[in-house]
Amino acid sequence: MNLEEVARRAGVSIATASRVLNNAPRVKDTTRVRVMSVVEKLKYHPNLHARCLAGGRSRSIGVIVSNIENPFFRDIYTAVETAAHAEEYEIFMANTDYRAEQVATSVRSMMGRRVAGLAAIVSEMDQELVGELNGYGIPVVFYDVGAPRHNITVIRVNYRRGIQKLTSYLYSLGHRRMGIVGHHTQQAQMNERLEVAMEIAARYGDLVVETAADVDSLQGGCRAARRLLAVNPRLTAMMCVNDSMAVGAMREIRDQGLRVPDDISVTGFDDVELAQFCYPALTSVRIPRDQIAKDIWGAMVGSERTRPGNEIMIEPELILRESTGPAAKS
Amino acid sequence: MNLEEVARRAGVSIATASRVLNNAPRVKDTTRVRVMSVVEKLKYHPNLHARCLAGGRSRSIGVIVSNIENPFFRDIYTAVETAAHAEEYEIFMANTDYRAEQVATSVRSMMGRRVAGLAAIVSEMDQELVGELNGYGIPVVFYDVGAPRHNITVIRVNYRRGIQKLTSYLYSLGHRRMGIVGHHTQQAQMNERLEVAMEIAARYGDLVVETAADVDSLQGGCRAARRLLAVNPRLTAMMCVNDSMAVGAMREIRDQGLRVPDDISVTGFDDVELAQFCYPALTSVRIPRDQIAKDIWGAMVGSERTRPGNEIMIEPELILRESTGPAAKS
DNA sequence: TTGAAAGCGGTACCAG
DNA sequence: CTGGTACCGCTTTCAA
Repeated sequence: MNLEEVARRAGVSIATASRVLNNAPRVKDTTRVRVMSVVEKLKYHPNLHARCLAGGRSRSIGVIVSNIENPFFRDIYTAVETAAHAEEYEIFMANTDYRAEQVATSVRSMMGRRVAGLAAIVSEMDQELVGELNGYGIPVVFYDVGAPRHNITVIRVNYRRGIQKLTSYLYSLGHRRMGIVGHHTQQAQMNERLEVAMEIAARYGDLVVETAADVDSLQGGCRAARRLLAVNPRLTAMMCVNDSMAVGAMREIRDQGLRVPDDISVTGFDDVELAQFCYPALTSVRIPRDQIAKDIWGAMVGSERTRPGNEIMIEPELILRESTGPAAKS
Repeated sequence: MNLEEVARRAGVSIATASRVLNNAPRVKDTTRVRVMSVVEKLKYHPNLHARCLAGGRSRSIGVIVSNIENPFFRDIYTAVETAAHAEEYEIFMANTDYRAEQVATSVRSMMGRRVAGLAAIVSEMDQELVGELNGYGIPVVFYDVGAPRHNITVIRVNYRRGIQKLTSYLYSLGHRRMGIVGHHTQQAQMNERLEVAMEIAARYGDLVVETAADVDSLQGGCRAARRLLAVNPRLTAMMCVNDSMAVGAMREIRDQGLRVPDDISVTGFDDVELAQFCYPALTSVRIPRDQIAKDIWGAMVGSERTRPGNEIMIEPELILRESTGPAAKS
């Protein structure tokens, strides 16, 4: 069913029917009513594809995330969604599951939909794709990858700094045998955060470090912790790449009859809502996701702070809670 | 940039260029190569709107959920997404935030996109909209609302049964003063689960029940529990509508210096991943989300079990963990 | 194998 | 105020 049929049944031209549907001015009220009644009777829904094609406009933006199950991405997504809806924008979401191949597919799909802006909040974005997005006429936001260009805004989080804070804090508490829990993406065996953590830990001469990576989930954190404890049962601290994995790690530690933080201190990263609600509450590093979302939306609509071409650096903040304490004597 | 330009630069007709893009047979290899090289050079992405319009097909389905932050909906969504991607379907997701008005908007948007199927996993679906979706030619799946029709499959969860099990279990443990934590939707002050729980509790003559509702989140569970304890500090059990709220409630209980389950038993609902990883691990009611997702996808592609017109009843299962125990003497 | 042309369902400009 | 109509970008016969 299409506009033509609506027009015919209402006894008007397609043009007039279209005007009514778009609330255009200069349409006689009686005509408007007549058309609308047909629309309702027929449960007519204008074909959005045709509309986009003809209108050329789009009023929609794309958001691509690595893992919508991870609260970090989820929070950013929902905040952007709220901002977009407030200004009558639609939002296309794509989930890549940490697969670079899926990123390419999603980007292509977004471009095909002619979105007015695109935010790629994914860690597995490859350089080639970044370059490809470079020349487009729409605002693009990258997260922690690529370099700002005239249409590209880059939001960068100072992980190094966050992990630095975490490490020196744990070190000052006397921890010298530390486990690091990362998660792997589909391609790499470990993600960037893990690598940064290893690098920083290496600077401390007397710090023994073990690492393990698993999938990004509570379950993954649990398994990684198990492996870590198998390799070195004398660890006194575990630094996890994010809060979910930390909560998973705490479960495993408890299941082995150890206590957090008495026997082992655990830290998360991101400071998602769960960090305050789990037990013990998690020491973490706050990444202001609402700020990131605000910046993403700002870049889409061209605000000052996020004017395309800018690079925005997000500074993390150490949040001390109950999951960390002095290293156990051994 | 469009197909015409690609065709021109490759020195072929639009038709041929289109054939190449669609991997149609009967195109000379050299031609194919020539066209593809132009495509790559120009970073050409076919306009999906035009493609849908012309092709008439769609190969996309819509999924509408109440709250993507709620792991219950999230798990169903991601499982459906995985199934859809496996068969090269795209998926449009819409999040309603429990607002009936947003449901209407989302449904309209999905119809406008001419999706090949629609799953509305929302509790706030109103009858009128259900009726509207009735006559469409596409498979539609509702969750816990409406009645099966020729194109409509209804997936129903036997909440009543789940809550029944929970209540009688707690009762058998000696609990006689129980708090019920629900969450409200934007319109109603409480959702269906809460009402069912109240109704069932009322059957037990000597069961004192208090209820509280807040937003659907960890924080909401925390606040609701606080209110409950203020109203009746002698509660020995709290039954929460879902696991997230239960985890929030446990935090509050702990913060008041009480222990779970020694002083107060807590139960969740849904049995999401977090239920096993929180501390203490949560007694809950398992709703097989993967089965629901499978049924949704089945309805989209017309499988046996979910043939449109069917009603599928999901039976919940009680999962006992550490958060419940005998009622404290008082 | 390839090209020409008729739509797909709207929008918007130009007359009337 | 309303109608006619030239596109929007692509798919898909039908011929060549």
